[in-house]
Amino acid sequence: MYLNLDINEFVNNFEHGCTKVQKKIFSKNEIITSYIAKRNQFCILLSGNADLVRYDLNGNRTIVEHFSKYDIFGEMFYNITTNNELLVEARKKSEVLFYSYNDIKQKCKNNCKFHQILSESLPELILGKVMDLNMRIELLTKRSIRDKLLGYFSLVSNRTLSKSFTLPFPLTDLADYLSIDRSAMMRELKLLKEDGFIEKVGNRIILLYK
Amino acid sequence: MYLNLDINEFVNNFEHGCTKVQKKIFSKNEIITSYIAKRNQFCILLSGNADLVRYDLNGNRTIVEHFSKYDIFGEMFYNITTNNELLVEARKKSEVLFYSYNDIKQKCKNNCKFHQILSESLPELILGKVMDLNMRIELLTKRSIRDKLLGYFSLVSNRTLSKSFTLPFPLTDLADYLSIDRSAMMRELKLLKEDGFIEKVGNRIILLYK
DNA sequence: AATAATTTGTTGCTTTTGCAACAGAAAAAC
DNA sequence: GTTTTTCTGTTGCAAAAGCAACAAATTATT
Repeated sequence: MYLNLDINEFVNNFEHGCTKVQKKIFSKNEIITSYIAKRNQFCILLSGNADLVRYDLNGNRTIVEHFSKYDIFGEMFYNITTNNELLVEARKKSEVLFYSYNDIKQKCKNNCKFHQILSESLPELILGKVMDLNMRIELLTKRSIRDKLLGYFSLVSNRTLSKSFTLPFPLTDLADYLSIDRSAMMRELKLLKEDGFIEKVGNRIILLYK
Repeated sequence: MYLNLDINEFVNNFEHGCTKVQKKIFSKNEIITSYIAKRNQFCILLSGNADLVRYDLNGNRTIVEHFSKYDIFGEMFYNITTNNELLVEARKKSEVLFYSYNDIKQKCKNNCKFHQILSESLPELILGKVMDLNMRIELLTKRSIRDKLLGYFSLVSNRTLSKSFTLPFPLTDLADYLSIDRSAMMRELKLLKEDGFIEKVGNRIILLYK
């Protein structure tokens, strides 16, 4: 959650706002957007969940990012190389605001409140994104499945301020997020249980180490 | 290279600039900085090369980022969890400017040109960082050593606008950058040659595919 | 409430990757 | 210009991860 502006006021007043901002609602599994060069779309997820996914030639799916309330995403964060398609898919019913980065950068001519507020908080928003991406890189550079899992768990544990939590997405998706094979991950989860690192009931994890 | 301001003027006038900016010179293998929470350091590499590295408990070294001229780095981009130490090490003689992010964000009281210019271009600087990090994530999520190598090569190829290039760092470092074992990487490089994907003479690579 | 679809959990087998150790080449230091 | 250090290149073996296939459990759909 990056937005430290008053998001409620922001959204409540949306109806009277700038016509250059669009709000759309997506149902589960709908494609919210596909990244296309030069369009420079910038989006805010107002509710629901969504994933930025990439499919490679071997049929592997990678969840590049997982978004929840008030996360930001869009082409403006990518140097798009046509090599591989990037899609944002809704995991459940989701509301999304669509901007053009150009309107934020060079002050939208309508001079509306929305673009103004956003323009002011943009550096902080992007900085939050950088921090998230750096955490993601830390996870991905771990050398073993075990270390990736433990790294991810401690991340969720820090975020929820608890040693016991439900995973924010299915295990199938977790494997695609950590960029590992699902069955190998399941095997490692079993070993983590046997070795006394975690308890696990379905998608609920309890960390047993300090 | 993120800075699209006039870096020469910027640096030439440095001597008469704000006392809150420090310029330091490091020789090969010196530690430029170690990331420490709350200090919020922000750095610009003016010349030379440097790596952001992390050492894990198994003795693995990971090159988290590789910096060259005008790249930016510093604690301000990290949510520092004391888990693992992050060091920036000079690969060759390097000049570095040190700022405090707070001086940039809340306008340095000296009201100096340096902080002003930087403050204005900060969103774009950070956005460039985000793009770099996203490319890095794309590399790290590749499932095999072969795909990581090919992905990295095409990245360098795009940057140098040529199918033939010298790697910007030793192969030992490339392995630590891709987060893979060096000998396994060497084996895969041999296979890539045998399979006709690349030619390789020492650290010079020629891509043979379109 | 019944059926369909998705997700979890498991396993045998194969392939890939990592580890360790060392020789030769190249680069840096003296 | 010689010595020392770092880097490249190679290999056999061990360990880890991927693949394929399927049953059981759970969750959606109608």
